[in-house]
Amino acid sequence: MRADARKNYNHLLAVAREVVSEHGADASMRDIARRADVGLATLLRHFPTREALFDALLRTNLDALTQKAGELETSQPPDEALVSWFREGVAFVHSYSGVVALMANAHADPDSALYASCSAVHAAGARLLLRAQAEGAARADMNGTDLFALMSALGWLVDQPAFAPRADYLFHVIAGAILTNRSGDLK
Amino acid sequence: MRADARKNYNHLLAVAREVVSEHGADASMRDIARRADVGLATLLRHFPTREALFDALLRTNLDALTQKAGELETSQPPDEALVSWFREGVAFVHSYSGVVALMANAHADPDSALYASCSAVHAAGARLLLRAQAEGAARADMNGTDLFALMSALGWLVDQPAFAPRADYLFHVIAGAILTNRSGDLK
DNA sequence: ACCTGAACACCGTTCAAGT
DNA sequence: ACCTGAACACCGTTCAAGT
Repeated sequence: MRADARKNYNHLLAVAREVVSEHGADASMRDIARRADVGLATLLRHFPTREALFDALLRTNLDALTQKAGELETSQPPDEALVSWFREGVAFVHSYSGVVALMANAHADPDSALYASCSAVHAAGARLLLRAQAEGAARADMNGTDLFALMSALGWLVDQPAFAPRADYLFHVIAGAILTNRSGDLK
Repeated sequence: MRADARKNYNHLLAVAREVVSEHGADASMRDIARRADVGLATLLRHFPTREALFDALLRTNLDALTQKAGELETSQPPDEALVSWFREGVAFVHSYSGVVALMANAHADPDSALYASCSAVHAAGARLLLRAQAEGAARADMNGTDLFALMSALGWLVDQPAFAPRADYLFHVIAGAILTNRSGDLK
């Protein structure tokens, strides 16, 4: 990549992060370009779709989430590891409002620029779930997609102003539904 | 209302129902007007906002859902009544794709045209929940908003192509989390 | 009373023209 | 190689003008 292009790329990403944190995942692409003092076409040149932009924007966070699963797997008992990771997943989704719809979409579309990152997160969660199931700590009939779905649903819930105040409680309820012992309030 | 206006109103509503069933809740207002052979301004005259249109569009269904709660209350035991109604709520939301976001929004905004209908549904559910709780059939720490939130979350889940195939199972899990006995598979 | 075309300020896509 | 203005086909809002 040419030096000027590289500079544009980084600058656009920084500005995008800023605009998205203000306006959520459906921020205007034009607005991002405008704030970056760059033509809209230039933004689209670097990130041909909204999903491509978010792939670049979220890759660090998603990778961290994936890696976190591995760490928890070796440092904590199965049930606690699963619930802790689940909580982090919800918190992440919550940190970029509206991003959960993008991820849920990507999960079903292998052509999406976000597909790879989402799949990695999905797989990391599935591993933790499997580990918990092996010890009888989590429902045996649940699969990795279900876990991802419930995490997404909670992420969606906390994005709704009407439900956000009950986010912690609803997390507790759903975490309890995943675990076999139903307590859900470890940690 | 003048006769021609009344005719327009009914026609617009019929066309809107059609377009929304094809394109979901974020269908283009212009498209609806176009298909109804009417100026966009005329559509906006009858329904000044998208929510006003959906209020008219959904009122029948929402009222039915509210009424259904009363019927179940007298015809079925508390736990079955609650789960059956919850299932109907999810099914309704599922029947108009994207409408769940509109309802969740309305739930937090008393000025929304959809607020009244949503509140009625909310209250009807809360009654069923309370009745189940009185018999110890449902979690005691849950409130009406939580029930509405979980119903919405499930409605959102089934709207996502990635998760729709697991809708029945996820319903089962969440219904089980609401009930105290955790079976969730009555009926 | 009710309807409507038109102007407006947006959006993302596409591409020919510039450096 | 990379950038960009401009044309395009959309969107919902608003309002003056028409019947």
